[in-house]
Amino acid sequence: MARKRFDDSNCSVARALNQVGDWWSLLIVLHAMYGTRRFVDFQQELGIAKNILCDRLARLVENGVLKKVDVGEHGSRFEYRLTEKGRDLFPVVIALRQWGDKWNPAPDEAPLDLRDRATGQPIQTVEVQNAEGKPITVRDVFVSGEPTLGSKKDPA
Amino acid sequence: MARKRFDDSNCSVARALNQVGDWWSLLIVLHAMYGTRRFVDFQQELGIAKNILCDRLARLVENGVLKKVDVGEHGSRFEYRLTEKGRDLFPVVIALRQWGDKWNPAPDEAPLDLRDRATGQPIQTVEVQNAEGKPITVRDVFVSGEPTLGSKKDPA
DNA sequence: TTAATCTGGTTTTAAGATGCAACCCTATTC
DNA sequence: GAATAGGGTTGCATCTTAAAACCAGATTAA
Repeated sequence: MARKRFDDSNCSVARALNQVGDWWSLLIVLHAMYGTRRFVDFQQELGIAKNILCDRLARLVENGVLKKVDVGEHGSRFEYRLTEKGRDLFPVVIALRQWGDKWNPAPDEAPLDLRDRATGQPIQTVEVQNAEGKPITVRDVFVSGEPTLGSKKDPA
Repeated sequence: MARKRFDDSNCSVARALNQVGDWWSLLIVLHAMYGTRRFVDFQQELGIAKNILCDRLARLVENGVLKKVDVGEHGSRFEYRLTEKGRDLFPVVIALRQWGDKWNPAPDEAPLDLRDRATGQPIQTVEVQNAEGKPITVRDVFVSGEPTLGSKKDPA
């Protein structure tokens, strides 16, 4: 049988994964954030098959994560650019990168040193904060109106 | 051919996606954060096929995201609990949830109201911050030693 | 104590997804 | 006018997935 879809799931995480939760989509978004815009560049940087890239780009455009811009001075040259919705995936990508850097570091390579252009300083680790700006974990969170997260007995 | 794997990619995002980047793994982690621990509970909550769940749980255990704990008073009852590595995916999951809530809201359902246990207040939106704690976007970030992110010409 | 049930898991089967290579069409370059 | 680059589509072999059947060890029910 086919892969399941979650368009209509009542879980927003499932719906999000439906749009960017496959192997390639998030990597395409990542490279788009790096400035990649052209079909061939995505193809070469990612080492992805052309038909798959075609399909993923089309799906990302369809979902409003990318927009296809005709930059053909004469009609057949395109760029794929992030929309605001796509750019809004920034915290997701950064959080994932930091998690990867922390838990699966490259054996002989330093992690990317991302810095803020205004200050020249490295960016902070992405964290979940409470209303006062204090970092919190899974165990500190509950769903309003439901039992505490992760605490059927005792978290994890 | 099979799906590509990125174990050895020099990109930590790719390596991260290799571990939790398929359709089910992050949902399993999410439900684990909700407190789910047992095979049958995962299966019922997610509506996932048993063989796939088996495979995903095994892979998550193998990758150190979950640990399999034998709680069988007599030997054949297990729980799958988040490790610290797994719990550390919290910002990723929350960022993804917030993105989904913002851009793909459920038509007739309010998004989950997650709150901090200490203050009772809703948690903040996950964002990327610079060293001073100010929120920044893709366009504000550059890779130390490389051209500015997203600015081969002008971002997105 | 024997039967029914729960749990966690493997096997089988088919429908889908993926990767690769080959081919196409429209510019542009030489 | 031929070669090349960009952006796709098509076919095919291979791998993954979903669903359901099947299994074996514990536990509970009768």
